Amino acid sequence: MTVSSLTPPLRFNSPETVLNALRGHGLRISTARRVVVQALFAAERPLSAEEIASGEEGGFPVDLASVYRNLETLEELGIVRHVHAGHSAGRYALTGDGESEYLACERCGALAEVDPGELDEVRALVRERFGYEVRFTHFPIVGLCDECAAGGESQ
Amino acid sequence: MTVSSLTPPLRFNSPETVLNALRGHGLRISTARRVVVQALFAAERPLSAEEIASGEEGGFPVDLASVYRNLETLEELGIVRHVHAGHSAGRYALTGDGESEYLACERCGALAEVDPGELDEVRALVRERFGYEVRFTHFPIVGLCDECAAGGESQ
DNA sequence: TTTTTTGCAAAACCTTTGCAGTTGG
DNA sequence: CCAACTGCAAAGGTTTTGCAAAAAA
Repeated sequence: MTVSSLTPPLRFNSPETVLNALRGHGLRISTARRVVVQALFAAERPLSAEEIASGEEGGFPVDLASVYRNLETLEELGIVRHVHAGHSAGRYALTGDGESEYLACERCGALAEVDPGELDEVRALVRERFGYEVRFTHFPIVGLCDECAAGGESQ
Repeated sequence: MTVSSLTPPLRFNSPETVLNALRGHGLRISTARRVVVQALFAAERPLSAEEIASGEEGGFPVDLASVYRNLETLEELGIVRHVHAGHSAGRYALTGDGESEYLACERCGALAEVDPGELDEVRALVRERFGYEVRFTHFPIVGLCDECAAGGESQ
């Protein structure tokens, strides 16, 4: 039994580990880059580019275009991914250990992270019946959360 | 047994039936309106507003804003609805008998209409497990169709 | 110093809105 | 005739792109 078989595939567990990975790819560590990475670590939920750019999540304001460019770079490296929940803007999160799947509420915007495997039956059923291969990582299941389905406030 | 119990709830089976319904609501029958309705009947698939406006589906070119306004009106009357399939523009279709649910291919844009009830198990599973109430009418299940999953052409 | 990255501005998409002129009833 | 509807133009929201100035290495 080797040491490497005991150490899990080194994931990123801090902004520094991500920044080091970026350095390893010959990329430079700018302040905008730092703000994006720190915001993603600070928030425990997927953030919109606008939320990151505003600086409200840890950092300070950064140009929106730079945020999008950095998110794109991070996605190409597999460090970040994004989800489209209903009509709202895309939301970005660290990939972490495997890609989470989501359920989104079309009414209140809630985004529920699903435990791994919890949608396997759905996936299998859709595959068998329609031949479609589905992962609710990029386009989540959209519907009404329990509260909104129970007839939340207005409308 | 009354006559009304034998006649199914009169659905719209031709452009004229829709136009008559519009008249019944005090709305006027303009040429743009006619083009939109005819296009939806002519195409047996959901159309984007752009496709309708271009006139490529039966009619002749109509202003895009008018198309959106007409689609909105028709949706308010329950005659039309629209689906968001992945990154592409919304696609509009006649409601027909009940609202169809869809599966969309994130890669090739295919939109598969699902037979009624075929997603009931999925719906029940999602309800039990997460409390979410889901209908894949407005936001379909998005994934890869069999062809694209099998490793279609590029990418 | 050199290549990357930023900020700002403009543009690309899709959709909505304002408005004056046209048209259906 | 008059309210409804259209076309055009502009704007709104999200994301992308061009470019010259700034900054990382």
